[in-house]
Amino acid sequence: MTRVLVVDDEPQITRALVINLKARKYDVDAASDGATALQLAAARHPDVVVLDLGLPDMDGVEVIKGLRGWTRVPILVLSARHSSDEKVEALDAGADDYVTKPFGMDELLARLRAAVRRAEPTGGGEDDVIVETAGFTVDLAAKKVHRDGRDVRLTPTEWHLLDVLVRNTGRLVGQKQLLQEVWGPSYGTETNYLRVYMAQLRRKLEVDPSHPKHFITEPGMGYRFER
Amino acid sequence: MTRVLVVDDEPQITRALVINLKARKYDVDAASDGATALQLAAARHPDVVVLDLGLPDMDGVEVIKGLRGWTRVPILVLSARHSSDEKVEALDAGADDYVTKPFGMDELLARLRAAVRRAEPTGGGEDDVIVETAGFTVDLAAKKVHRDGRDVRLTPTEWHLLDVLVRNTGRLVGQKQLLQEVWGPSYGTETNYLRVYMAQLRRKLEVDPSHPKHFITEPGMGYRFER
DNA sequence: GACGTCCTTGACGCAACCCTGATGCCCCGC
DNA sequence: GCGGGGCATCAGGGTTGCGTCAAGGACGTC
Repeated sequence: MTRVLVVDDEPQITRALVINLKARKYDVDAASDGATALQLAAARHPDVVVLDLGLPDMDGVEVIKGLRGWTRVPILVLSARHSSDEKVEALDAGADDYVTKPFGMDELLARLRAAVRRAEPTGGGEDDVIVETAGFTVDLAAKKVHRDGRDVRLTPTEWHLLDVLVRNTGRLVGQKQLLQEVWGPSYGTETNYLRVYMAQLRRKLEVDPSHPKHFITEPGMGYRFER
Repeated sequence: MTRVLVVDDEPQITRALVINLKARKYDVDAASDGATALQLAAARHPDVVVLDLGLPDMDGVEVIKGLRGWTRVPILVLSARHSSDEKVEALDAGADDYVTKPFGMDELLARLRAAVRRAEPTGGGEDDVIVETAGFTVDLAAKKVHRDGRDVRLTPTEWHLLDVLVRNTGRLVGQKQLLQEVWGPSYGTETNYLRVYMAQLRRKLEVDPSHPKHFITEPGMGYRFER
């Protein structure tokens, strides 16, 4: 199900959006200020963000920048301001679309669909979602790990971590990047999380967890997944 | 250079767009009807398409569908029609954005930039900068060094040093600059650090560490990396 | 309300890394 | 020939970072 984060300080607009979105089977979160928006985005990882620029606590453009610091989630800006400069500023800060109030709900939903569609994995279908190693098989799309003819159960956090590492197979992923992608942008120094969860992944996937062949530590820098 | 395909049957609009785009260093193709547009898109593979819906030979939505049959190139629709239905139809056919005439050139360009930015290779892309020498291979992005068919492990400080040197391949890098870039701005005279770490890099990477071919000392000045 | 799962947090031993000082070499100037 | 400065190399010690284990707490389920 597609998850939408709605950010607006006018209750009636939020209400209208939430009702319409839920009726169309979207999974909806709502925030009424920038801080909550950033927090929710980090916690819930929405597939698209609908953002009103006129927020009580911070400039909408700052919210855009805050999001763009760590995610490429589509951002659809909603604003009462028609000026060209406002639009340019928001778009160049990283917004994907800009709709002026008052807006037609049909149009907004169409633009939302367009934004979500764009962000979908490449339609070519040529990328291998399945990664095989000597010891186990990872299917990123199906969220399944197979080992010794059995499915391995992973917790959400373990999945998230594995996902980031596998998508960067062979490359070093910095500890800060890992923390931010898995735990959210406000993390970056809690390397003990990484230690604990890397240990769990190794215990579940490595043949000899204390001598890992696939989940490799680069001391002081980060971790690397090797097939 | 980014290539734009402009499709519009009104010469003055096409002209204005082409001039503005070329002034901003875009590579521009132009078509005045749908058939030419589809043909040019196939031949030139533009990075983004600006498409007027009111074409003489075919419905604009048909052009969108024709493009979407084989490419995900961003399509920015331009139209004189303000009706909500038109917008929804175009967006759902596969357009990425919809701008109504008359439009501000600044806004259009900003939306164009946003569309192009979105289409850029995803973070998980495989665009790695690899530097090769006679004895070893350095992949700066993946933080990998390959030598004699084996991966060489480097410590963070060694990496940092190698990074600065490789980025200045062939150029002399002063001792002070090296110290400040690797150890921080408050350093500048601790040349013994450099000696120790250059020795380690040579030991790990040079065929004959005591007669370096790639990490060259310039006495009294600094060091130089040669491929 | 009891249970289980998952995330967080702290403590401990151990290994890796960074800094430092000592020694010897080479090149250059005196 | 002699002395000195800059460089290469090596080895030791302090510090940091990592792996591991275990306990506490939040959350959802039955």
